[in-house]
Amino acid sequence: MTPHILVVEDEAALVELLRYNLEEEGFRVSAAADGEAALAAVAEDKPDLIVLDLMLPLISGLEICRQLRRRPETRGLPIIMLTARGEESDRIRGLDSGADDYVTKPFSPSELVARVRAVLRRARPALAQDSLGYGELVMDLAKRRVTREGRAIHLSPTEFRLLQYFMEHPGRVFSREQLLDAVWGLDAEVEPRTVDAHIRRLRKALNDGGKADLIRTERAAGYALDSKPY
Amino acid sequence: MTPHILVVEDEAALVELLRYNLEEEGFRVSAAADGEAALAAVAEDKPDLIVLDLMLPLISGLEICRQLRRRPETRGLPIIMLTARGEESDRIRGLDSGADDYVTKPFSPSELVARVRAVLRRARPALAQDSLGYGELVMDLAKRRVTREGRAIHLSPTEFRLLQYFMEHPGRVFSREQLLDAVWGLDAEVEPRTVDAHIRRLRKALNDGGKADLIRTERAAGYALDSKPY
DNA sequence: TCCGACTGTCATAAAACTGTCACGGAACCG
DNA sequence: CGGTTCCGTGACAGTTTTATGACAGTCGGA
Repeated sequence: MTPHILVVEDEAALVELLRYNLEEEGFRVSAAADGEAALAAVAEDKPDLIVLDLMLPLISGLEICRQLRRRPETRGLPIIMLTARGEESDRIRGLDSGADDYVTKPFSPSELVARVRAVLRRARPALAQDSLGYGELVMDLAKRRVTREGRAIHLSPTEFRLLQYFMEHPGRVFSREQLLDAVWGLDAEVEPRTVDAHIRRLRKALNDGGKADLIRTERAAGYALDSKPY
Repeated sequence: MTPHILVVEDEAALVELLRYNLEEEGFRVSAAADGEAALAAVAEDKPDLIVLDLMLPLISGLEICRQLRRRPETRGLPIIMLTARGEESDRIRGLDSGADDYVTKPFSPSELVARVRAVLRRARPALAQDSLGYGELVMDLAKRRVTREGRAIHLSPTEFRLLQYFMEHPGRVFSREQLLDAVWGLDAEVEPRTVDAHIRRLRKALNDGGKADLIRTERAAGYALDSKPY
């Protein structure tokens, strides 16, 4: 899953600069022009990291930072603060209020990207290294590749998303309907039984070579990524 | 068993719109116009999901949400919050207070219906208790798995529900009829003695390997999850 | 346009699970 | 002690659910 970055900045030109550079680096980018919009955006689609300008209309960056830190579900959300040169005291307060890093304007795009990566790596290793693991299974999100015991496994797009969802919730049982919601989307009009077919293809791909089955079927309940059936 | 949706909304026109669309989709719909009526309705006939307007007379949606979350019997009740656009901070507070999803007015009926479906399907181990324990027995609802002394035990769907019921009321004795009502459902047409068969299978699965029996038979009364007397 | 990869559906086979029964043994009663 | 009542078992057939193989339609490149 590509990391999602929210840029909170009122200067449109800067937003576009950041968007361009971050997207170039494989991040998904959304933007908000002021504090209210930022909080709304966070509630709507929680990003993996926020780039936050200190000087903002309506609500200051500091205040947003504090509000995000207060709420349990956003407490761990990494924040990189943008400060103007000379706002040293502000900078300190920024770190004080819970930002993970700060960048002083003017900055080079590559510097920001590097810091974004660094902070992400620190905060969300799974996202930064773009990989998920379950036992001998490794999924590299960036390269979109899956290996088992080091051996590459080819998966179709749907199989990949399905496995990714399982790997994000290892061991948990999901009904066909839940999987349809999560993997196919809320508005998909597909027979629940179709999930069976993809489970079968996924199993076949994963277990190729007579390896142990990694997917547990729970009768009348659904499927789970699970090494030992019983 | 058609799911029962409670719509809490003071605007009559909107209530009718929702009622029409939800009933069209096969849901049973009841409505309450304010917070007090909502809480009364929940107490009277617990719905499977609540669509809750944030702005309500008397008691706000937020407050209702909190109150429902406080009570054990309604803690796991799914709630979809309706917020007006621009009530962004309220929206955030809504999620904060424990809503499962929110929809911003104006919304399309089909969007709401899709979200209702999705939320209903989504397991909610985060709020509902997701694991039960009795001695060395552990039941993980999300993973749908039972272990005894760490060793996984495979149970059929009925055995699982039966054990779950016992684990929710440890030590208590239930008659066959009570178990049929609770585990098979009120409208099940099954011989009471059938319970015996499942008790036997459950015992066999749990005690596999010569472990002590965890189910006590109370002659002429029923069964209980309990270590043997003496 | 042709081809290969990928999807969604079916029909059918294969498992897993259920509900009942009959029988035998255990518990309880006087 | 009998006589009853109640529970534990093993077997079994019917049902439900899942696995499988096949197939046609789509889509996006070569």
